[in-house]
Amino acid sequence: MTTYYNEHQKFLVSVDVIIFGFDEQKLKVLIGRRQMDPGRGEWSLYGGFVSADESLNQAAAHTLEKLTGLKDIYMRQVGAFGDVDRDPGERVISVAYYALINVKDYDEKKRVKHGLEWVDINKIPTLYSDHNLMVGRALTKMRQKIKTEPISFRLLPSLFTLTQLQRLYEAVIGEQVDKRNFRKRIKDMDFIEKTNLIDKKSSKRGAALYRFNNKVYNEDPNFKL
Amino acid sequence: MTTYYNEHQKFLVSVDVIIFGFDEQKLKVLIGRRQMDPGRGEWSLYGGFVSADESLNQAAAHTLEKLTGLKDIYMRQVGAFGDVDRDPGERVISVAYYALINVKDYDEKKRVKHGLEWVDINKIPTLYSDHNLMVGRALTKMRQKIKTEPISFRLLPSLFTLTQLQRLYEAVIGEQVDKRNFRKRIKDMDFIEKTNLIDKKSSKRGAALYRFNNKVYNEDPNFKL
DNA sequence: CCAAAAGTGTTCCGTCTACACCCATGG
DNA sequence: CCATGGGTGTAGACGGAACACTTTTGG
Repeated sequence: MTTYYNEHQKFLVSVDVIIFGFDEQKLKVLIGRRQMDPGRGEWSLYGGFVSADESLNQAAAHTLEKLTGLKDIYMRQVGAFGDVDRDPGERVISVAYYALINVKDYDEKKRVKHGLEWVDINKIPTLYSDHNLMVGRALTKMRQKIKTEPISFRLLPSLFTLTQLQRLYEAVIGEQVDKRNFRKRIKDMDFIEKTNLIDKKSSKRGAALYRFNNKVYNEDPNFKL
Repeated sequence: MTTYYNEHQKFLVSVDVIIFGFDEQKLKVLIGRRQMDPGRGEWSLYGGFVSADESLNQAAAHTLEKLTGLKDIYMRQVGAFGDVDRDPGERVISVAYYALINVKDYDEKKRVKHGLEWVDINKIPTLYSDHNLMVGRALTKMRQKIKTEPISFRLLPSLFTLTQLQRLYEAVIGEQVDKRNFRKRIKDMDFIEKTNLIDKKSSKRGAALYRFNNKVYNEDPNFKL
């Protein structure tokens, strides 16, 4: 292969993933103690270096898979972070991605093995490098998306109650919403289907379980919360 | 300096800038014929490699300044583009930025010297590498921003008529809006100030010139179009 | 029988939209 | 005197927000 751009500087490039999960009425992020120098022991996002044979998206997907064992995780780029001194070790340009997973799909053994914790989005400690900034940007992006695209379902089990959906939405946007108005909006979306199944765990009376029907959604992709 | 991350691959990193301008009722982008191999002669965005002593933002700002001679250009990151084969020459990871300038501030000599042309956003030819994708993403981002933040003024002279402002807005969102409704919304924003000056170029009667007052805006930053 | 969550409609108010005519002036 | 763009108000439709009570059942 010919090299055209010889004279220019090359950089380490990493991806850092902000993994969101929803649990016990709270929106959480997976973070862990950094296991290498520099910054060993500090709270940090999970990340990895990009290798020559993978695109940035692939690198992020691989990182997510390595961490969770899950494939086809919903994932979006947050942006590139490139301050000269952002990494105390050496110059590294990092591309952040956020991902949404259902906490129950995530094997606890894997979580512990990687030394990760689910931390409430409102109680995030100081993180390594510029990771707090990354989390903030990711949240902003996700908040926008969740109002116009059906990504909530990525954070919930495939069967869920309307109360669960509402609690999730409230946790993401950070404010409470009116139950009747919320359910009215849901009723207008045909791709959120009521099943015959009843969830008896959450209440004595039991709550109807709903399902997101992606096929119906694709016929008329209109989502608005 | 200690090196911590020895074993990993390094990459060329570039920035590519999507420079928007508004002229003759049209939203335009600055593109030029690529002046190096590979892809010499193809239409392309302007870009440059990132060097060791500058952040990504600085690299983008430098690229913009080199090109236009202007400082303090409004500029936002679009995102990182990192497909393995995106550049036909060698692997390059590129971070795209969009920028807004007032066409009249831009020295024509500089434009010609760099071989650049203002091209209507609706008539963009096939560009080098993934640059069409970058432009599309930049437009989407800019369209969102222009509805909630006072960035329109970056594309206009410091004194402008309401018709100019409306034409700009229409060009960006790609549809026509009602004159009276538009002006009603503008009236509600105190930071868009009417001056005593009259523009006589655009019509026989003359049109009042307005100005964006940033100080007033900062006291109550509410913008909604 | 009672605590706890599920489920359900209506009214009001503010916002958005549609719409048409007169004004001032240069040529 | 007329062509051209500048400037202005109102009424009706629509969508979002506020709001309270009944149902079911496990313990």
